[in-house]
Amino acid sequence: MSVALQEVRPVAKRALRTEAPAAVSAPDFCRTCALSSACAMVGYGLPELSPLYRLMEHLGPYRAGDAVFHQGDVFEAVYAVRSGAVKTRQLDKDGHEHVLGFYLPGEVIGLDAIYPAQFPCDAIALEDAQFCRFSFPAMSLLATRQPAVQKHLFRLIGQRLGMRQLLSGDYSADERMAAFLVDLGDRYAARGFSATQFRLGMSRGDIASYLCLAAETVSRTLSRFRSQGLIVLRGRALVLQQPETLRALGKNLLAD
Amino acid sequence: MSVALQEVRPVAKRALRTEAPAAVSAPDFCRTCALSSACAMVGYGLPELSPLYRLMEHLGPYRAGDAVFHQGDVFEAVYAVRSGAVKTRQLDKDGHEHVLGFYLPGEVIGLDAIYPAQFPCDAIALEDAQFCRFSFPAMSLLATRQPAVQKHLFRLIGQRLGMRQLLSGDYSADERMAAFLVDLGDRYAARGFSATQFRLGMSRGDIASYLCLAAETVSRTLSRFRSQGLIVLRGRALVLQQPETLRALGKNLLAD
DNA sequence: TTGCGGATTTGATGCCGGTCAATCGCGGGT
DNA sequence: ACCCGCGATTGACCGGCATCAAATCCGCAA
Repeated sequence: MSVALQEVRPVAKRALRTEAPAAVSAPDFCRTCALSSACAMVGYGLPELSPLYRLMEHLGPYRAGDAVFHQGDVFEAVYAVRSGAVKTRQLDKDGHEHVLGFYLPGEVIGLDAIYPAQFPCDAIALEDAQFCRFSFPAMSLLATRQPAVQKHLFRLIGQRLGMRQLLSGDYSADERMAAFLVDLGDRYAARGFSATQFRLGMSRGDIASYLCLAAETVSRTLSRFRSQGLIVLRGRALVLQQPETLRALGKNLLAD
Repeated sequence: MSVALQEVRPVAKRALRTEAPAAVSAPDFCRTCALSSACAMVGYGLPELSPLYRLMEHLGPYRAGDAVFHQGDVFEAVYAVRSGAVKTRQLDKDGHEHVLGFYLPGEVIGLDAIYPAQFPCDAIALEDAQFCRFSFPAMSLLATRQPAVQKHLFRLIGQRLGMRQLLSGDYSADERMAAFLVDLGDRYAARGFSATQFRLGMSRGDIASYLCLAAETVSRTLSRFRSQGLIVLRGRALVLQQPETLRALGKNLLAD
C-alpha cells in the first residue's frame, strides 16, 4: 500500500542549497513548495538582493516528537516542511492540548506568529522531518523589494485565515471528518501525491483535537465511513473509496 | 445609561478628508483607528507618495441592514469602520448564516479576502454606519515603500488569525459567552470607550451564530450571568459588573 | 395611545457526542 | 517468537446544548 508521507524523503535529500544556486536543477521538492517563489528570488543573481542570500537555511533531521519551535518562542522565522509531517498545538491555561493544524511537505509553518511576534503554539514532528527555515525579517525586507513576494506572503497568511474560519463553525462529526479527509487528499494532490491513498501521520487523538471531537468519536466515525464503503482503513493507511461522497458530506467546510 | 456605539457619530462627522490634509488637526476618530499609521503616510508631504493620495476615500452613511460588500465580490479594498457597527457573515452551501465577526469603530474589515482575492463574506451594517475605504493595491504599493505599513498590515492580519484559532476550540457556552463580552469590552477600551458599559449592537441570534450556539442558549446564559450578578442587562444595554470573574471564565479563549 | 411583528425569554424534551471502561490489535524491543 | 505497552476500537451511559413550542417583551408606526 502506498505510503505517501515517506516517499518524500529521498527527494528532499537533494534539495536546494542557498550556497549552491543551482537554478534550473532545483529538485522536485522545491517546485511544489509554497515558498518556492521567495526561494527563487534568492540566488538568481540579483545584485541588490545579496544581503538576503542567507534568507534560508536547512534544519533537521528531527525525530518524531521533536519540537521545531515552542509556544512563546520569539518569532524570527517561518519554516517550510521539506520532508515528514508536523502538527502545531497549543496548550491552554488548564494544560489541555489543542491541535491547530497538520503540515505536509511543501507547506509553511509559523505564519500565525506574525502577531504578537511570538509563536502561539508548539510545532511537533509527527515523524522524522526536515525543514527550510526562512528568516522573517529578511523575508519582510525581500517583500518590500519584490512585490511578488509580498503578495505571496499575504496570500499564504490569508489562506490560513480562511481555513480557520471554516473550522470555527458548528458542524457535525461526520462533516468535520469527511472534510478533513478530503482536505488532506487535496493537499497531497497539490504537492504531487495521490489524493485518495495516503497514510495518516497523526494519531486519532491528534485528529480529534484538531476537529474538536473526542478520540472515540473519531474512531467511531471512521468505522462507520468504512462500513458504508466510503473509505478503506487499516491502521493509519487510508484509501478514499468515494471521495466525491465525502466531499459532498464536508462541502460546507471545504473551500470552493 | 451610556450608549457607546452611538457616541461615535458626532465625532466621525469631522473626520479627515483626503482632499484636506489637515495633519495636526486629525480628529479623535483617526487617532484610534487601526489604519491610522497607513493613513498618516498619506498627505504628509512625502513627494514619492503622491500617486497614493487617493488611497483612501469615505463611504456612507449606510443604513442598518445595508451591505458594504458581498460574498464573492472581487477584493479591491479594505474598510475601516468610522462609525456604527458591522457584522461579517457567510452563507454556507445550504443557505445557513454563520456570523464571522463584529467590528467596532476604528477596526478594519476585509483582510480575510486577501486570499483568494474575493470576499468570503457579506459585511452588513448593524446600525447606521460610515467607513473609510482603502484601495488594497495602493496600500500594498505603499507597503513596499514604507516597511512600517507592511509590518502593520501583517500585524492586523495576524491578529485576526489568532482570534480565529481561539474560537475554533471546543469550549462551553459559558466560556464562549464570557470571553465574548470581555473581548467586546477590551475592544471598546482600546478605542477609548468604557470597557464595562456598552450596547450590544447585534441580535441574540447574531451572537449565537458567532459563538456557534443556539439563540436560546445565548439568552439563557446571559440570564444566568445576570442572576449571578456578573452583568446587568436590559435589552441590549449591558454593564459588566464583575469583569474579572468573566475574564477568568473565558480565560482560555482570550489572548494574554 | 394602541396594535402589530419580530426579538427575546422561558420551559419541555431529545439527541449528538463526551466520558468512563473494557477489550483488542499492532509495533517495537528483547 | 514473545511480551509489553500504548493506541485504537467498541460498548454503556450521561450531560450539555439544540430543537420545538409558547409566552412575553419591545420598538416602531399609525
